[in-house]
Parts: sequence; C-alpha cells; structure tokens
Amino acid sequence: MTVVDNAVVEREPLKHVQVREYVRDLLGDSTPGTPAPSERELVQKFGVARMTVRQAMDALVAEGLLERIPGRGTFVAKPRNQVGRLLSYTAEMQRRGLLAESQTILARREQAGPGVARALDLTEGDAVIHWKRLRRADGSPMCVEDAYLNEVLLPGFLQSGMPTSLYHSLAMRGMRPTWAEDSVTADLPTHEEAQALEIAPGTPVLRVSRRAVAGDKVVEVSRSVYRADRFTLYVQLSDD
Amino acid sequence: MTVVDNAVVEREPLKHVQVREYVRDLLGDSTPGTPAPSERELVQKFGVARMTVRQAMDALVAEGLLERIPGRGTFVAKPRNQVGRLLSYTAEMQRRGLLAESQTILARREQAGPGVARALDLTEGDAVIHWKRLRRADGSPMCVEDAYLNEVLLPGFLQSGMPTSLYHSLAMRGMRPTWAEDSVTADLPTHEEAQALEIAPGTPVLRVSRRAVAGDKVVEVSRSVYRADRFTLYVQLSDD
DNA sequence: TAGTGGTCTAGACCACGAA
DNA sequence: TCGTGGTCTAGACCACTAA
Repeated sequence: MTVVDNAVVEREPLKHVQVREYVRDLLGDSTPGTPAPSERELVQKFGVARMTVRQAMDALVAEGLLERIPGRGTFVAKPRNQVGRLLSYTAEMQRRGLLAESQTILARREQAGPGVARALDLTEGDAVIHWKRLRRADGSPMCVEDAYLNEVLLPGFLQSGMPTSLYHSLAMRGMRPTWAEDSVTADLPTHEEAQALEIAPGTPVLRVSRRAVAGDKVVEVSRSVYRADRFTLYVQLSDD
Repeated sequence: MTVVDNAVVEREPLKHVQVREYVRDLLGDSTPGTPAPSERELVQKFGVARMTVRQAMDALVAEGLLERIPGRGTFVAKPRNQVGRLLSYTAEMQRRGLLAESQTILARREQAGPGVARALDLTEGDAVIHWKRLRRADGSPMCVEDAYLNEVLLPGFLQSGMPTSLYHSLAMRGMRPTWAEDSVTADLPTHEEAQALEIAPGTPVLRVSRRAVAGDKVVEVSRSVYRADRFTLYVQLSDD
C-alpha cells in the first residue's frame, strides 16, 4: 500500500489560514510587546470579513504567540515559562547553564524482554536498542541513563546515530518525541550507580522513568538515576 | 483600602456565556460520546446567531469538554490523561485510590520572614498564615507539609478554613490556584521528619517545594516531604 | 474623538457522514 | 437526501484606551 502518484490538488489555503500565517511570519521573531496589525487593517489588506480575521488571530492567541488588550490592540506575548516542556538532556542542561557530555557504557541490539516489550508496545523478542550512558554536566557525573529504543522505528540507528544527542538523532528520523510521561521517586543508589556517579553509598538519588512518544509510537523508554545533590526537577502544573 | 460597598451591578450574562454554561450544565457529567445539541438547535433555543453559538462551543472544545466531528456532530470528549494537573493532596490521593487524612501540627498567624515574603510577593513583616500538617494516606503517614498562605488574600481563614481541604477553602474564597510550580529533589529526612513519617533515618524522601498562583496572586508556598517508598510523582511533558 | 478589541446578527455555501 | 460542523460575509453597537 504505497502512495504512487497521489495527484496533489493545489488548493488555495483557507482565508483564515492565509491571514494567520501572514501574521505569524510578520511577527515570528519579534520582541514581546510588538504590536500586531489591527484586525481592521487585516480586513482591508486581505479583503476579508472581520470574523475571518478574528478566527486567524484567535488561533495565534490560543497558541500563545499573541495577546489581546481591549482598547489598545494586539501584541506579541511574552513567551510563557516553559518549565515542564519536553527537553533532551543536552537542552535541559543548557537551560541550566551547564555543559552536557555523555559517555556510552553500553550500546547494542537486544531482544526485548517482557517488561521492555510491554513498555515499547512490542512483542517479546522483538529487536530493541539498549543504550546506557553516563551523563555529565560541567565535567562531573550527573546521571546514569539506561534507555531502550524501538529498533523497528530506527533502522541503522546503532551505526549512524551514536555520536550525537539521542533526541537530535530521533528528530532527524522524524521520530522526535512529542510527548512523554515521567515518574519520579527518591531512592538509594546501587553500589555500581554510586561508583559511576561518584557519590557515597547512602546518598539519596532521584530515579526518573520515562516513556517517550512520537505521534502514536513509543520510541523510547528509559530509567535514569540522578545525583540529587546536583539535580532538582522543575514541574509546572496547571488547572485546565 | 477595604472594599466598602462595591455596588454590584446585576448584569445579564453575555449570550455566548449563557449558551456555554447551558451546554456545560447539560453535559456536565455525561459519558464520553454523548451528543451535544447541534449548533442549529441551540440557535433556535436561544434565538441567537450561529456565530454566537460557535463561540460558546469553541470555548468548551478548547477546554476539552467537547469534541467536534465534522459531518456527525459535537460530542462529549474522552477526558484526556490528566497526569500533571494541579490537584489538591486530597484529590491526588483519591486519584490513587487512597483515603487522605490530615492532622494539623501547627496553625497560626505569623509575620513573613524574608524568604517567605519574597516567595509570596509580600514585604517582610506582612501577615501570613503558617500551616503545618502531617498528611496520611490509608491511615499511614505519607508526607509532612509546611505551608505559608498570603493572609491578605484570605481574611478570617484561620477561624473558618481549617477543617476542610486547603484547596477547597481557597476555592470558596475565589482563590483556587490555577497554576503552580513544583521543584522536586531527593534527600534524607531530618530526625523529626523521620519520626513523623515513621521511617528509619537514612531512608530517602522526596522534597517538593510548591508555589501556587491564583490569577496573578501567589496564594501559597509550601515545602512537603514525602515518603519515597509510598509516593511516586507522575509528570507529563509535551513538546509544544 | 478616533481607534481598538468584544460581541452579535442573519444570512450563505461547502464537504462530509449517515440513512 | 438531509443534517452536521467548517468557513465566510458585511455589516452593527459596545466599552475601553489614548491622544
């Protein structure tokens, strides 16, 4: 079932989409507070009804790019605090002003055991990539990450993908996680973990289990052990 | 600067709000998949333009109550996974199938010290409510919570608000937190904490600091210590 | 006073799904 | 075929802000 010659019908974008994308391009990287064109200006410019312009602007307001102030106008909004966004280890450390490094402890193809298979939505025995790394920040150990990847989704990953960031490699394959669930608890490290993290036994650590999803496919499950003296997790909660 | 007699103008709710609340009441606790009235039905019922009805429905779709299916209709949506929502301790335990109880250790009016004042957006010496509780789940200790509340926003709180849930009491005063930031780390308990939580010294705990905001006011800052053997934190991350 | 966003009307045509 | 939501029009009046 391959797409052979999906006769692409060139269709005019919907008007509210045209207006929306025009405004997005216009203000894409503007400073917060920059005024957007007024709704009536856009009505003139596109020869369109005001409700149509409002539909376009509504979308941009909903996604947080714009902010309306009655009686004054519409402006580029301050980017909201984005703690709680899905970041790679590298990006996460960058956000904290630390230099991220990784050191591979183990990287090989394996057959999924029952637990990993279930977590990755596979059947036992399917091929998975097992990748274990010691992660450093500003030179000192920060965490040990033990990850399993869905090999079916990432052919040739072990050969090509190793040197760069995991999430970057996934992005290149169109498998960048869009969504993840973490569960977090406190624990004591094993002897090996304590040694790798260069901490005394009996020093508490944070254990984070992650299940990362791209589209509707589970691409990664991992267990990480963080040095609690170096790492605090930030979470944002909203009421919805 | 007290509110003396804020002449309350009884004003007719906006039409799209009337429609929205009518539909919300109608479908409040319905099973996912229950059909909502069609837009044209609501136009008839309220004698209102279709754009007005759409504005009402848009809001309910945006907040996740409804789901539109073109050509079929509008239906009650499946509640999305709501890990990562802002829940009170009571609601959080309920979600986990546990019975929440609380035992007040300390509850009094104090003057804000420098740290608490800054966290609550107050000036040092302003009145705050200091409320420390041992929280249980299914009878056994789960966490010790040490909270500071902005007294200015909660007049008479100490007299009236104590017995019930904190978030419920805040809701009754229109100060239900809409937003919060948590920071989470692993640590060892103090002797007092270990005793209160009924755990051995040297058993790791989760420390959670929270800053809870209602509208644009900080209403609560707290530090909680959770038994890590009983409590795992769940976090959802999205890419945005 | 002029301009802004917020609300609202009374229509219209379209694509899609179900019967 | 008929009902649904999706899009769109060409106006209108309001409350608010800034000059």
